[in-house]
Amino acid sequence: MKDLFSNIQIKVNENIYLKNPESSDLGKKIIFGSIEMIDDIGFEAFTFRKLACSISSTEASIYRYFESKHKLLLYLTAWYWAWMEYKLVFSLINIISPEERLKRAVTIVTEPIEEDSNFLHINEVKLNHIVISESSKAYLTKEVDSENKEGFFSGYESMVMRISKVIQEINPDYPNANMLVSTVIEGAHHQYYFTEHLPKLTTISEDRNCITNFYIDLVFKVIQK
Amino acid sequence: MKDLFSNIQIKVNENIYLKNPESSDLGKKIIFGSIEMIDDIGFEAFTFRKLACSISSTEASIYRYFESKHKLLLYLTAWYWAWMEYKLVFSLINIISPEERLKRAVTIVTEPIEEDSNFLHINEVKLNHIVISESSKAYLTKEVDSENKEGFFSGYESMVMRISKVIQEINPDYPNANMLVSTVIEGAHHQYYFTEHLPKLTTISEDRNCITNFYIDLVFKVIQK
DNA sequence: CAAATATAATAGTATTACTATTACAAACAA
DNA sequence: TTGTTTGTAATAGTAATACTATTATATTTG
Repeated sequence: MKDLFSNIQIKVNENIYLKNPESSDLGKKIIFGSIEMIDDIGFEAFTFRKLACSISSTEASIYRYFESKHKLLLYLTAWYWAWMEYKLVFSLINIISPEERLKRAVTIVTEPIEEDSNFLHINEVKLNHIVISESSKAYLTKEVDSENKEGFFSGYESMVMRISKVIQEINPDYPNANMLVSTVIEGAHHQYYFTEHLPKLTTISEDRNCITNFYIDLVFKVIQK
Repeated sequence: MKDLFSNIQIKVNENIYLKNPESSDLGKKIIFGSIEMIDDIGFEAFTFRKLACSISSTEASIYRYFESKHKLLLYLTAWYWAWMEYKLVFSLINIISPEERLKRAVTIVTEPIEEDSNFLHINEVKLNHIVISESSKAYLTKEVDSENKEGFFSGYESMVMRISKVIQEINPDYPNANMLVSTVIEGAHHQYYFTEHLPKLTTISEDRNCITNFYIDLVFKVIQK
């Protein structure tokens, strides 16, 4: 995924932001700086005041782009899932074997992330860290139903549905594809977090791909007829 | 699980609280009231001031029991996992067949919760709701490592390890038991949440036990030799 | 019954998320 | 040029929240 496109843009639901951060230098600095800072000090300690200070701007200027830090988190996760979907689509192009397609799909959502040089103002490795540690706070709220209605989580949903379809290419009778896919995605995120912070809750291995291998094995065993 | 014991107490790590809430009437009212309120308005909107008001006490009095609302959340989840472990132990007693033991273990951590009349000041159904919607906020913080050192998450850990051992009774060579168990526990919680709020991320069914059945099927398929 | 202690209430402070208003600057038209 | 519009950013707040210092009141104990 190196220098494939110089003019591609990841599209995010327009109702998440007040002004598109991709549309100005300040906007890109807000995204870049917030990823650095949230990854560094965590979402609770992160404030617009601190962010403004770190990018040499002001609190009010940031509020021109996002109406709250919650919306900024929604933006980051929405961007992440849109980016993942674009990676998935390209990884499956021209691959005919359904088994190979499923293997690639599971790999995309469970393997360690590498940087994508097409988006210079976004550090995908740190963003992946944030998605693992903070993104569940974006939907574990009392506003989830109304925000879901506005389509703020549709990137995640469409990712799940795409992979479910690949499962159905192999076994059209398997009834719980969606449940299986979201179990795998959330599960992989948890395993990475547990490996670093709560090792007794996972299996520790030297193998860099051990989490991906675990979920590939799991998925193929579970959907077999 | 009805009136089995009138004199049993669930033990929680003493460093989580300043004063044991089980030791006084006010303490029990704090637990009862906080479960009602967090389930009702969510952890973000929940404050000690509102809680004090609802149980006719004061903010400062609650701070005698818990040094922060975060610690109160840790207490609730620690209590929940200690209670789950006691349910697991009783469910497995005298059961010899390893397959039946595993089936029961997975059922305990994935089935819908019913009230336990042994603990009158705790509504286990609402507490389960809180664990599903809020408990990940207890460990997705920058303090996770130091709090883990103090053993605040040991109830969850020991639950995972107990079930892993049951898996090893069936297949001692299966290498990823811990990873599988935490995938199942977290997965089931997510599926219940998705069913209610983000239905496109799961499989909707009329069957009340569909989530439990999915994970029992999954576990047995995955650990087969 | 007095001293010691446990418990609870009052009245704060510091910080945070968020906003109302004003200031500035570039772009364009008359 | 001048005046108007529009995009952008800065100042200076407010309301609410998490948390605390201090005082008051019960309860227990010697």
